[in-house]
Amino acid sequence: MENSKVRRISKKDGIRTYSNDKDLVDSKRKEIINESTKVFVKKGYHQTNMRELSSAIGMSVGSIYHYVGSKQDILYLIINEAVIRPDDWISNILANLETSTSTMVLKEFIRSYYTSVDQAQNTALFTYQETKNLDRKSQKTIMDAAAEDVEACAKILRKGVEKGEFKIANTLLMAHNVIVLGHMWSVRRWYLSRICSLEDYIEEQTALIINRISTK
Amino acid sequence: MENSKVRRISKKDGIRTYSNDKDLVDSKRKEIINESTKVFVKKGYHQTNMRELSSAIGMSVGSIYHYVGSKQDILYLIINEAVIRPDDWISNILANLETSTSTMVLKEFIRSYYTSVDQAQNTALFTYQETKNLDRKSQKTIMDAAAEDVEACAKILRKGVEKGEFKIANTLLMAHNVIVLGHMWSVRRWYLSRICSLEDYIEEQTALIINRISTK
Amino acid sequence: MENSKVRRISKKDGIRTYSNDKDLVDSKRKEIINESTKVFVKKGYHQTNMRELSSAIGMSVGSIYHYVGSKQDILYLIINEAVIRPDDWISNILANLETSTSTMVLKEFIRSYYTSVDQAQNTALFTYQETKNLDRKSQKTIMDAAAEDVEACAKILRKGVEKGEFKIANTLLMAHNVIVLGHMWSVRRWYLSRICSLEDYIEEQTALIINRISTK
Amino acid sequence: MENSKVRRISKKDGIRTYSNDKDLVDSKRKEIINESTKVFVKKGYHQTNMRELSSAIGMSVGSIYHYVGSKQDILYLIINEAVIRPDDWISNILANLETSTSTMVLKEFIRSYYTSVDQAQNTALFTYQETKNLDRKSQKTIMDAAAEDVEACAKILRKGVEKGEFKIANTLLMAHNVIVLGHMWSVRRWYLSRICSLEDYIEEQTALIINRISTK
DNA sequence: CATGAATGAGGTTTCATTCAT
DNA sequence: TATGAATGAAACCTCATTCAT
Repeated sequence: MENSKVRRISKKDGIRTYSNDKDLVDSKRKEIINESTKVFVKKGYHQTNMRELSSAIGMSVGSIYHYVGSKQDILYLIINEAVIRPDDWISNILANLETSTSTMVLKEFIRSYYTSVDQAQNTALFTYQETKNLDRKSQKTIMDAAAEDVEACAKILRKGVEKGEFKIANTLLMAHNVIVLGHMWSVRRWYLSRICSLEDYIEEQTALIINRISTK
Repeated sequence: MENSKVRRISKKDGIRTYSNDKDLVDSKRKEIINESTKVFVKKGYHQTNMRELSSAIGMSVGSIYHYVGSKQDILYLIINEAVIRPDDWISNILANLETSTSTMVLKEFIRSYYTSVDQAQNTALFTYQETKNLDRKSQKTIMDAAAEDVEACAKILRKGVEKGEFKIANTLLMAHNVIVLGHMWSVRRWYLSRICSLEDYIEEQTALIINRISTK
Repeated sequence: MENSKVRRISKKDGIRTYSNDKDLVDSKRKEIINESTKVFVKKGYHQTNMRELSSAIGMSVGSIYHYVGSKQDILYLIINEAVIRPDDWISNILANLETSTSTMVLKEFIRSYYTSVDQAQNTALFTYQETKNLDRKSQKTIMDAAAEDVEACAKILRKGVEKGEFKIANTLLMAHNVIVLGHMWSVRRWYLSRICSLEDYIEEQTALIINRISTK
Repeated sequence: MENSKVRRISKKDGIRTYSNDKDLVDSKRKEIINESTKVFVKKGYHQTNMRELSSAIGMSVGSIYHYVGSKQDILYLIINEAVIRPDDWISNILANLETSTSTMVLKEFIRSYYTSVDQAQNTALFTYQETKNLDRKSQKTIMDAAAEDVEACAKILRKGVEKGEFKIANTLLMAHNVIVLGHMWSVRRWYLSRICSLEDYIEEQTALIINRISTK
């Protein structure tokens, strides 16, 4: 049932395209993802049809399908972008582990993570909501990527424990806490933004965590 | 819309029914909701069509529509049940506020809430995922009900502050923390159940919160 | 595909019934037809479902099907009743043809026919609208019955021509005129009742016809 | 209802379309209406489903819905076309009122009207049968349009009365007669075409009316 | 005989995707 | 490369009819 036409498989992410021009595909996809994110986040994936998407993007339906294999592919690209950190993000933070205290690194991690959640404009909530609309394989990819955040945080915590700065009964659980409380800023933004600023939020949650694990 | 036909509005929840026999409607709806919850949670709301639902419930499509006005109504009933606490739940817990320490009451609240999340078999996650598929009015109803949990917790926290047992910079934020960390057990069950038991989870999260707010 | 169950064919009109008690069937059918007529005329045949019909009649859906073979049968019974004149109606009028002037008989015919249209509460319009929902055979039956009215009128006209009272280019056409102008009272009642009374209407239309055909 | 999607309202008739190309919409609609009229008139509105319609039109079901908002819209377009006269039709006829005798104008009106009924191939009957399947608002629109024909005729009659050419007890009633006898050609075509030609029909009915109202 | 809950085929409508232009 | 009209499968929902009680 595979399409025997001109379609090619772009190696990078396994998403089908008509075009072979890598740069063109990338730039067009950026347009598609940017606008689709807004519409999908606002209306929901299933509530948005290709026609709406097309007019929001300012690109014909046919054109969209030149740069993307399916509607689901767009969803995948959006969620993937929301979940993937820059390649150097974690290593940069972990790099400090040797020179700085774990407490400082953790604080930096939280600030950095929560700020990125804030800037990603509700895609954290969106990811919770729409990942299920992906096929199994993509779901796995996304969940693995998301798990990396927990693992990164866990690394920091473990180092702190090693160095005696932290005392933690269940390190992984605590890492999940850090991450989930970050997502909470996106998921409950409607309520939380009435209660406190992002700055307050970061400070409070940092204190919550540090207070629990610090040996000082 | 034009023709109103013979459908009636059952006062309790505003969901249309063909039958007028309250008890029958209630019992059939229970069947519908029970089985639908399983299927929806597993496959997702949009990924499940009425035929699948019908065979999962063991009831013909037509029969389902005798007890429920639309597919969306089923979703509403499921989410509503997941979000609504028993009428006396909060008042029972708050009742202890006069006779017991706030710390004890909070511990009891957390245990009770997290346990119910655990027993609700992933409907907490489901609620995050599918509430957007309800109409505006129903979304509001659900969000209001969900907000009550936060408010209940906040009451406990405030009392503790009053009594000098707690010191909290932002009471509402802390209440959100308590609730969200409860949902986390449902949302991340796949990971967390590998890390710790519900019992451990409750203890750890209780300690996280208490440790931060206790004046002792 | 014929039903091999207990169902019988009631000889009178070929409509299936569960019951064999002729009198019971007749009296129940009268109830059914009376109430159904009101609902169908008001809402239309397709816009009315069996549930509505059942509650309007005050008889359970199951019971209705004991006395009538299908929803379409009800429609047939209604239209048939609207179209069929009493067995003696025509013969009574025609009987006068020997003793009275054709003009008098025609006047009597018009008065009688138009009055019955008026009393039949819009079933003339209803017949125009819903006969198409009957099966071919029933449609034929109804149209034949309706044609009898024209034929009856034509008889009167022909007699008048014979006797030299009338001079008519096309007798059948004139008979159609008489009948259709009768139906017009039902079809356009909404407008006409604002313009004149039934009495006025009968007089005007009688004058229209007589004036054209009278040799005097 | 909830989500408005991308559908637009074409100003002309308030019927929803997916396409914005006015000319395309118009030409496609013409196809749709032409073929649908034939099928609907033959089988009836409710007896025809969209699949049958689609194959009769020679257009996929999906395509039909690009140019029309619903099945009912098609019905509306058909009936509307059957009921609406060209903008200049009435004024052209009435224009002669000053220069010509009312008798001549009335004759011209009848000929013109009856001929158009004849050419409209049974849509007059169809209108009687299916208008009830429209929503209330559309029904009103249609009935108002239909009333204009009566009014146009009444204008002619009134002028004739003014000028002393006609003597009429109830002008509006007589106008209704003219119109309804026109429809009769469509409604009873099956019988009438066996009795006389359209030409004969027009002459006979014209004589019927004129004979009654002329003062000569 | 009376009931009304149950059935499932069939209705209308939507929408992701294709492909001729 | 860009377009958007065309497609038709599949969705939700209704309703005439049956049959166990």
